[in-house]
Amino acid sequence: MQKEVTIYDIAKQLQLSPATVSRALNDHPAINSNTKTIITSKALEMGYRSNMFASNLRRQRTNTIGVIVPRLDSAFMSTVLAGMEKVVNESNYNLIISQSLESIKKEVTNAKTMFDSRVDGLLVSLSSDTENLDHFNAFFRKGIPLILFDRVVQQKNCTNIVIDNLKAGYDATIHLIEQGCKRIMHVSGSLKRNVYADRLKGYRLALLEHGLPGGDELERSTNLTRQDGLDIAAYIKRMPTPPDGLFVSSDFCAVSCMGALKQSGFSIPNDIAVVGFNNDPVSLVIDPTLTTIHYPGQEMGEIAAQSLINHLNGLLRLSATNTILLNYDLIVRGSSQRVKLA
Amino acid sequence: MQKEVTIYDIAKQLQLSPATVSRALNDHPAINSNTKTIITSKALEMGYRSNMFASNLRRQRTNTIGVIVPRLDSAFMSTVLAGMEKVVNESNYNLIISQSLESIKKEVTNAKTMFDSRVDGLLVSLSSDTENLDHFNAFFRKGIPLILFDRVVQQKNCTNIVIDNLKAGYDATIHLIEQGCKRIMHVSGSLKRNVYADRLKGYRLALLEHGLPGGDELERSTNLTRQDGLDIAAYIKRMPTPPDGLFVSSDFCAVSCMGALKQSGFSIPNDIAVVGFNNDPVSLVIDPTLTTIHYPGQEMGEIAAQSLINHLNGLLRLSATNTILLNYDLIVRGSSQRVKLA
DNA sequence: CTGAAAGCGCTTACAG
DNA sequence: CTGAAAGCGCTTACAG
Repeated sequence: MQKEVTIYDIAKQLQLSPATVSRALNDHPAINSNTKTIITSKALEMGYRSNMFASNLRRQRTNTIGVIVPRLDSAFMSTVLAGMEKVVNESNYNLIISQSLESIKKEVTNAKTMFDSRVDGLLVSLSSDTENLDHFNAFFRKGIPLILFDRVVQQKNCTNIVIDNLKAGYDATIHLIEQGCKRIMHVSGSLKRNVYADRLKGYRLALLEHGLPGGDELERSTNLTRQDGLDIAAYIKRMPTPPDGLFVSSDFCAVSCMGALKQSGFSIPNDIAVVGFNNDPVSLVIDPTLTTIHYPGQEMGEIAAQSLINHLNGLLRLSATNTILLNYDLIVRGSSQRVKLA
Repeated sequence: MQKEVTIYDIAKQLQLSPATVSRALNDHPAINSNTKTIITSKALEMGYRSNMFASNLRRQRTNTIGVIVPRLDSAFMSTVLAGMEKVVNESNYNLIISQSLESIKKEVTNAKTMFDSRVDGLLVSLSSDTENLDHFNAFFRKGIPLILFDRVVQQKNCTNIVIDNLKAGYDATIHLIEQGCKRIMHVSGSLKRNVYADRLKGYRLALLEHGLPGGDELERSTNLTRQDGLDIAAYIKRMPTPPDGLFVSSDFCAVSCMGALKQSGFSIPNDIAVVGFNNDPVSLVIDPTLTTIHYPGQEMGEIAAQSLINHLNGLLRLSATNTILLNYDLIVRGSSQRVKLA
């Protein structure tokens, strides 16, 4: 365990003061550029690495950003985190990542851990259980910025980064209507979460505009698990008049439901046309491939992290009512395509 | 932005020295237990939280553990990380997580970032590209412990936590043989990685023991992507004598391959029986459901983190040749079950 | 453009 | 069982 090189060691070797070395290493404008060159090359030669802890202690900030997500095991979240890592590394920040596993209890614990780690800022996507942001009050009180992404809640002090889920739900439903569906069912997740509540609203709006039937019988709120997909298929089978269109707020659940529907003798897309959400790789594995809504995870991660860092560096004032909307695409595949192209 | 409470503030209020407060808060044995009670309750009352940076600076350790994984977007990795988080939180450590996205280049960058963050120890599962552990030399030189899990490489200084992949590959193949398969194909991943190389060896051993045909035509090394699954299906279709059994080292790839095989008219399991690996949720979504090898991610994560922390706390000497083997299970499902139960 | 000095908030060897 | 004092490695207001 060799001894660490400090700025004092560099200073001694170069007959300079530690203050000058510190400034040079931080690219302070007042330092002679020649001196800078000498110092940085000496630092490199001696294998110097800055002691973050001393620096953080002195500066009273940590250069660390906390991330809390519901789960890590989706392709979407993985690309979001890749985007965040990219930005954060370039900006000399660090990332602490934790998952709430869709439980408010774990989210509260995670928030506490993040607080005790004194993160400079927080990037959060809410668990399906979460009712409010009370567990982040300690952050608000200290003025630590919080950015919500994807699963958000409107609140002053919080920037939100989302897609227009209402419009996306509307578009998905309109697509089914265009394929000739007259009786469209929607399977959503926890309606506490904007992503599911808004998609449901979009679905309702589209039905309303086209005078199509809706209501309780055609709206199911679930946890979007595999089992929920099977249950929905069983439910559909029992219906006196089954739907001819199905919009599910998650690809994984949609795929499991499709499997069960096929086994029950439904033909897809002709008996029931199906649209999912998220463009998960699983959407390409099923036969027919699943129509879905795609939105850019990498970009969402980059924008969230960059906004937070800009705010921390004073380059951007996160205003109270700031919402950043990203684009999405409807990707039409076999599960919904009845109208053949010319 | 209210001022932070320090041990000096507590000391002043209680007419004690900061040294005593520090010791009490760290549960030092020399401190009167009555004094401890007074101090801890005062600390709580005043909203004290320890300043990690001052403490780390003084102690010369960070209480931070780094994790580098190939990808975050698998159910398996998500549970591994949940296990690590659990142990780490209980032990008052912090976790820094990063993904290499299967690229040695990114893995090198991640290692450097971890080194500069002065992690006390490292938990790593290697990217498919990685040739050796040279990029961890800085850690070895400083005596920073490194534990490899799942995707490992034999090297002194490194504890490995794995399942017996050779035996698992053997078991998977034997299962196919027991179902009557006479011509079994194996699709593996990068043979630089133990997990894939060992499963291949197990497959070969099983064939050898039963005098079944093997060789180049029946062994494919791929990246185990969806596209690879489709390519394998196309390859099988073109074979003069297609296999009647298929063992794929990844559920996701197996499922995509099954889909394409079914479309080409193969009946599963009767024409081709299929076994995957990892017990990914996707294995339950396909029809028929996929036979697979399950192994415990949560436990692997917990053991990896606990071993590292025990080592750091001097409770366990990680010996040079330490390998910890976990159990696994063969889960038989429809994709391979030809022999009906009585 | 460079330096001397104080201080960030802890921990711990030494002393009593 | 408790305290005084030094020091971990930086940064920065102040001075020149």
